[in-house]
Amino acid sequence: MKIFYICKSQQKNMGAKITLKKIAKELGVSTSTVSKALSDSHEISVETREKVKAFAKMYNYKPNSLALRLRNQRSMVIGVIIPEIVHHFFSTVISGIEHGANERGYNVMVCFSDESYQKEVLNIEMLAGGSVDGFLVSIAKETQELSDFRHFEDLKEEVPLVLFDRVHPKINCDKVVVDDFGGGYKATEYLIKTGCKKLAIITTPDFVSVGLERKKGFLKAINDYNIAVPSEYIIQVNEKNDITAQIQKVINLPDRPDGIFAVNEIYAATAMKLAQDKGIKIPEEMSFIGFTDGYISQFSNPSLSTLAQHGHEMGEKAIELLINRIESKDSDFPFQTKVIDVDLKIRNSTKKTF
Amino acid sequence: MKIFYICKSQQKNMGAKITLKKIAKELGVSTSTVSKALSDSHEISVETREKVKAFAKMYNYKPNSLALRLRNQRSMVIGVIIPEIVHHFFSTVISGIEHGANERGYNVMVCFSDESYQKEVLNIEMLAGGSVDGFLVSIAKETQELSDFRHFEDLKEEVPLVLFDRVHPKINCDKVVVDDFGGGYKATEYLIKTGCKKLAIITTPDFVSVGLERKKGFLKAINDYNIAVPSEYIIQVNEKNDITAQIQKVINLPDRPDGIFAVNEIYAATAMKLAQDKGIKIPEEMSFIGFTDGYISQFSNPSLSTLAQHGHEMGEKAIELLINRIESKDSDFPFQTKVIDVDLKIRNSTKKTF
DNA sequence: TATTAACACGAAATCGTTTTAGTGTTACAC
DNA sequence: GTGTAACACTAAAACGATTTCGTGTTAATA
Repeated sequence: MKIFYICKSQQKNMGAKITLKKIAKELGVSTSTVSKALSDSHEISVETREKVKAFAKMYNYKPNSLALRLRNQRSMVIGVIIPEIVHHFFSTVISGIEHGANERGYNVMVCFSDESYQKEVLNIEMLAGGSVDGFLVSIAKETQELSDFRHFEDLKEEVPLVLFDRVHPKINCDKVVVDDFGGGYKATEYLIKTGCKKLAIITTPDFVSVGLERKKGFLKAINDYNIAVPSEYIIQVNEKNDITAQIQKVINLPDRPDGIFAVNEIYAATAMKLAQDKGIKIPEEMSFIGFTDGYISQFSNPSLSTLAQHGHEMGEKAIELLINRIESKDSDFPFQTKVIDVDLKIRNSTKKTF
Repeated sequence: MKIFYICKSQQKNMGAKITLKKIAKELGVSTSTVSKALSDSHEISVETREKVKAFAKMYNYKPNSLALRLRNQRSMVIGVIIPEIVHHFFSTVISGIEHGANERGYNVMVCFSDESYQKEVLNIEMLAGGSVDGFLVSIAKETQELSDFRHFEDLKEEVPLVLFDRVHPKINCDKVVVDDFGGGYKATEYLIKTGCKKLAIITTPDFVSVGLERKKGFLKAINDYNIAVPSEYIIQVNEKNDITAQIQKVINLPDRPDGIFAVNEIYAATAMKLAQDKGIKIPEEMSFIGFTDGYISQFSNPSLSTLAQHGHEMGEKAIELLINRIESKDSDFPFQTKVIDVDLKIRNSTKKTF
């Protein structure tokens, strides 16, 4: 018997993958017997069970997951669509998603919309045909600009959807967002309390949900502390054009600000470099606070004060909501929106004393 | 007829997904007819074809991709395993892979080994059971340290494998690597030519393939130009301990180097900050060159000279090799190793004049 | 000796497709 | 009137698993 196995096993590289059917044939039993034996069913005699298991192990049998999924009507795969991957924050979110998914036995399939509406729709269509049990999406900028969310509506009828970071009130589903408003407020308040009088903001156009919220937080603080902000202190960067040129304007202003809140790392670091190039002393003459605690903030010089976003936590929260939704029998419990706190991380681009 | 459709279509949210079988039942034809009608087979009358297609569209029918894959014995999915995602270089590679894959109709499934041997094996097992048509892997550090590659050997019998960036000569398969040796040489040569006399290197332990190659390049240049490098100028960072403390040693040396080549951005930026803290003038008193042209290099101050790695290109090359391997009938054409060039990008952490 | 329970296994349905090999009807030519 | 070609469609197998429902054999019990 042993020899027989070894003999056969030498052929394993030749043919295609080993299946239940092939094992059954070789052993002269039915596929049902093999299946049951492998799952240690008491329906099958111990003798047969051992024989089958030994054989399966020898051939390195692994059940075909496609067949399994088809039968179980479950793919155990989560589709994730993010705007871009070369981005510290999204990387951390993905890492959280992957971690949480694996913990509950799911796999993750990542696609990128490249901020394009077209690619977002395409990706969803590609993954929707039974490939995934649920979607985790952060909306592309173009989609936000177009404000066309039909693809999400269609999707929701088939499979659960959780939106994270870039969300929209029109879409009714579970959501996980960063406390963008609170972050904007905290940053601005800190600048004010450390003595900045002339506050500027470098943000995105209003259709970018997170940019808008951060700006609102800024504006609220400005208002609460009775500070006037001239319109030229509010820069809304259009990424289709030269970013540096747009940011430079506020730095070059004759009556320039002494505190700048930027809604992301890149804007903050770019602005700070521009200021340094003009010989402006940081933080004494100009303070900076960014958003996202990535490598740019850590390694810029001076290191950037910023709002840490806890992307990993956001990913874990999002996948938790999604899997709960997938696995719940009565799927009509109300949708919820989780807000992830942000931490103000003070480094050297801001003053320390109040 | 029209009314009938509308009537039914209102129920579509209720039941599960629409399938060929259901369409067939509703229309009173066989599933084969529906299948053929949808693929515009001339076996089916124009009348029936139109009817089926209209119905399918109304119900927003999408073929179940699991069933398709099972039948076609192809998943059209590529499994990618990288050591970590929160990493600029790997992000760019992923983006290249995704781009190339989509172009040829494949999807990408990304998993992370977190530099752990265990997780690498687990991920491969998870994806190997028919889920993916091929693997793209960058080896985890722990796996390199353990030098245990049986999981890859087993894998290769079932499905093609392409290794990228972190490779190993023991594994016989297609590979794509960066010209790490050449990069190390170029960097060192540049430092020498701009007047540095005392050259140090901050690198990884030798089991990290890319670190070793970069060090070899450094050593070759040192040798070619007849420069002596004392052993305390060669720092091999053990990431299990405090990185900063290890790097600090070479900066604090009484007879300190005037040119430092670091094998990644983080080491370079960390070293540079440490030097700045000591009041050392950069690049006049100490020059720095890193590896990987990420955000850290761009936004550090002074901005870091570095070797740009072209991760996107590497990803595209890797996926191309893999898909060619998957789609070729005679799969025994010889394995190849592609080397991606690196570009020395001079910024402000090095001297300009020769 | 007849009945029944336990045991060990197999047949067939199922998941959603595609594809090959029929099948029945009509129409036309001889 | 018969043979056959075209037409329009269906049945069934296949992909690889699981699971429900049988079924045949043996052994124990009445």
